[in-house]
Amino acid sequence: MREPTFLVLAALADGAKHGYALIREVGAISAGRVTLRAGTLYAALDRLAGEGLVRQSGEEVVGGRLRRYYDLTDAGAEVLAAQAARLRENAAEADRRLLARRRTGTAPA
Amino acid sequence: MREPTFLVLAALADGAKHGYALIREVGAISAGRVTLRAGTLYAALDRLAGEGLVRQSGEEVVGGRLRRYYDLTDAGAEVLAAQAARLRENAAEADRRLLARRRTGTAPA
DNA sequence: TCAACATATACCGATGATCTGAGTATTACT
DNA sequence: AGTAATACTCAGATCATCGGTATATGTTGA
Repeated sequence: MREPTFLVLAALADGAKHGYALIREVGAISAGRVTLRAGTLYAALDRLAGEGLVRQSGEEVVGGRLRRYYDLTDAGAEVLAAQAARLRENAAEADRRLLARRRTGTAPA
Repeated sequence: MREPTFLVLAALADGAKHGYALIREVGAISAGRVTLRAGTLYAALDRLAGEGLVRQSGEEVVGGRLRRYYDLTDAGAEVLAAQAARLRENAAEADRRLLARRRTGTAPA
């Protein structure tokens, strides 16, 4: 799973959101590092819905504009948790090795 | 940056390695989750060398077989550290949101 | 006052980067 | 003869990115 997709799941983890809100939320939670494009978002939502990780959870009209909400399924929450654990492990492993590098001048082994 | 590329940098962080060793190392550091393919590896090495993150650091013949070594540049180490930090933050954010979800039944806001 | 622009919202298609799968080749050990 | 160790290539698939289209309302300056 790539970063934009991961961030979409993460953005949905604390409650249902509509597309436009997701775009803003992903920007916010990544501290501006990721600007989610509409094409990326809707393709990801389709894919994730197909995998049963996300589902549409209703529509609403606000100020004449339609809002279509999406939320995480339980399977989606599990996948997100597993993926987060994996990122944490990868990061930890990289840090461990970078430390070894610094300790030994530049390159052990 | 995707996971295989990240793991290649991580595998190089503690010292120069040759291609075949990298494939085994990436399998090991990801606890078997990632099986690096030769195509992925050599494409990644080319790309990373082009970006100045990795460089060839010599060749050696061992038991009649050539070993071509690669290692991380200082720029590569910096990029790896930055990327690791990013993964850590993304994972932390996801965990925070998953917690919020559990606290509130299934979906706040 | 009204045209112009910004903001909110949904969505599509072409392109491109990167990974995967499936190979070729060589030497040494069993 | 088969397997492990080693280097490498190429075609195809996946997914993200870029750059659109479309519509409605709110805001602003000539």
